[in-house]
Amino acid sequence: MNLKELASNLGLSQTTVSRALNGYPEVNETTRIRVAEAAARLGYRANASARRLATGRAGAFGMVLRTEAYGPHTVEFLGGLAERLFHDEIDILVSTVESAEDEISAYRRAAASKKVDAVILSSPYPSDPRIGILNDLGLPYIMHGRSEGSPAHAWLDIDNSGAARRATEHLLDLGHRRIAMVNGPKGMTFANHREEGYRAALASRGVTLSPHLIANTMFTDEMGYRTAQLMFERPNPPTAFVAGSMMTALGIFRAIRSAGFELGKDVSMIAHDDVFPYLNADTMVPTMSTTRSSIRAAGTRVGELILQMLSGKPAADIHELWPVEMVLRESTGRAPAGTQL
Amino acid sequence: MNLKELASNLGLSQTTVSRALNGYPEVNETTRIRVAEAAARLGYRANASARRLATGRAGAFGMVLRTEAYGPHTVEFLGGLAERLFHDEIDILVSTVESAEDEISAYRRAAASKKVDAVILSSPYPSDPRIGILNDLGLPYIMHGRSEGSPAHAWLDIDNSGAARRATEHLLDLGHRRIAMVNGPKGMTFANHREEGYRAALASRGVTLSPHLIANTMFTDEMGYRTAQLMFERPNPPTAFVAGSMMTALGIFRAIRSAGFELGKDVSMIAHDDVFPYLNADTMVPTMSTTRSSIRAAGTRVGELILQMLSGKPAADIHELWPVEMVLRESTGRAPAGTQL
DNA sequence: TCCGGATTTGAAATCGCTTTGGATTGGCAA
DNA sequence: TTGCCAATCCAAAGCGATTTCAAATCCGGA
Repeated sequence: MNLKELASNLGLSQTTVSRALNGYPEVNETTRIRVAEAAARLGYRANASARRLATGRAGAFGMVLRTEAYGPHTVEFLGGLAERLFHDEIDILVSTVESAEDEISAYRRAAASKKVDAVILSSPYPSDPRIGILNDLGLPYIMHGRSEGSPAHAWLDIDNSGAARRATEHLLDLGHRRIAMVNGPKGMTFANHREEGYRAALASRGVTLSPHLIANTMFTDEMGYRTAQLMFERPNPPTAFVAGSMMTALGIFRAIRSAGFELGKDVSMIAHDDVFPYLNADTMVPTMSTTRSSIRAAGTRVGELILQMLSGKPAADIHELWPVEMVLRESTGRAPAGTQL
Repeated sequence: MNLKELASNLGLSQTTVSRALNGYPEVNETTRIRVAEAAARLGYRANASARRLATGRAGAFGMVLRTEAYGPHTVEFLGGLAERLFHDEIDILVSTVESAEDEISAYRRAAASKKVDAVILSSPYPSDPRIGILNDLGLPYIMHGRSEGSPAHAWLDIDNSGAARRATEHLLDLGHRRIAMVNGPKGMTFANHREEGYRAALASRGVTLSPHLIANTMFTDEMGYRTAQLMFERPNPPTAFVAGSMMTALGIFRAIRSAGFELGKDVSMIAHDDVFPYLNADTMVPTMSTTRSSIRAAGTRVGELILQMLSGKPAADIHELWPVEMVLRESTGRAPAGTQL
């Protein structure tokens, strides 16, 4: 069933049917209803390719996943994004690449073949080459996270610096002085921000920073374990951890136990929680204190923002910084006596 | 830069340029090279919508994610799939829906608007309504998992029954008699298969099955915890667990510790591992015995199989059942004395 | 009754590609 | 020289929508 058939079926021209279906004003209300009814009855839907060709809009957004950088948070984000875009009948097109170069050539391809109207970037670096290239290509984009060293761009980010700062300050308030920061990969914007927040908190209390208490790792259970284990083996081990992710936290938790400590008593921890339905900080034992921000909600909002951008809002005006809430639970307790320097 | 411009730039017809670029034989090798070179130099890429309209092929596969059913394994699968499809320049189109009805209407839309050439189904039920509908729609599909009660369909599945059976038998060999099975949601094909395998193993050893040692839950850390905790509170608690997923296993592990037991000594566990890069059974403490099968590899293979199907291989011939390897580590040990009935 | 503007409808061009159905050329055997 | 077959290339017809430009119809006011 295509437009032509539908039109002849109704005894109308393709023009009128198309207009009726797309809500143009210059069509009689009764014919509009007649058309809509026939379309529904016959199961007509416009051919997506034809429409795209005619309108010049792809009706799809792209997202390129770098194999080494995606994880459980990716699908949460995607889920939120898709949820928002579903009603507008906009598709999400995902591809995966191995390297940064492949990612860029994926954008080039997408732009040249007009497969997508916009792309969503994630895992930004302070000076991110993708921005310049996408600007050159004229392919609209929005960044989940932000890239401070780069020219103006649309972004949505959470307040990583503030989150790390609050978490660290809280641990300081509890008397901890040797607080480890198990951060994400070195060089990524969000990791920098978290380190800034961490440093700022220590500095504000006059606590000197021990470089060996800062680690940069992938957000995996395993790396969390190894990192914490190494720290426990050194002199002056930490009495508290600020963990970059729940995965990391699980690993650190294991290391804490392996070292014979009890979480929430001997050693404290606050982890950042992206809010996964299958990993609940509230039901762990002990329950986990977190800084939390729903990555799914971020996906939904990013969808909204891109739509705004495509309907004219300047990218330079699209900056959204989400506050991060801190939820204190059992994994944080007073520093054990004698460890406070 | 479109085909017309490129052609006039080269002093050739669109026909010839198109053929040269698409590898048709009736074009002189020297002109083919000339065309390819010019296309590369000018950055020409065929407009995807136009090509799709002309060829009738969408160049994309669809995957609908049900919000309640996706999780960390989803993105792994997607990653593997995308990797295979990248080279063939086939896009993956993901959408999320809330309910089974929405999922079906998503297929209807996709079929009517010809957005995708095929779809990938996941989380099948023994008698899955999607199959009949997709057959009616004439939209090719392949199932990750399978649907035994349904008509012939293309699928790739892992040997869940065999995996559960081997895991259970191994625990029996170690002397365990009260073995709990913490399975996936009731009614799903894979969960049925696992229960079959579990029952078969018990039956083959003449061990009577205790219904309260079988649980059906979502694959979350939390549910694993709660389920195991409940089991420990009842009389005759299990001395071993067969866990449906690594997430579940983490929760069960916590419950084991909370109950004052030691994993691998007082209580054993074998978990099913979909192989996540960020959750490594080999580096847990204690290391986790698993039945494992890479879900990423399954994604890659499913991509391959769909391509075969679209190039003519009958769906009814596409059945692939992957064996599951069992990896024994420290979480499984002999049943403690006195528990063996 | 007739006119002018608003309201509805339609014919045809357009989007950028693929592909059908010829044309044109060159080489070689008759 | 002629004829025929390959090897190349091209003009034009789709693909199925949207959209421009124009025509038809309806209506109230003069």
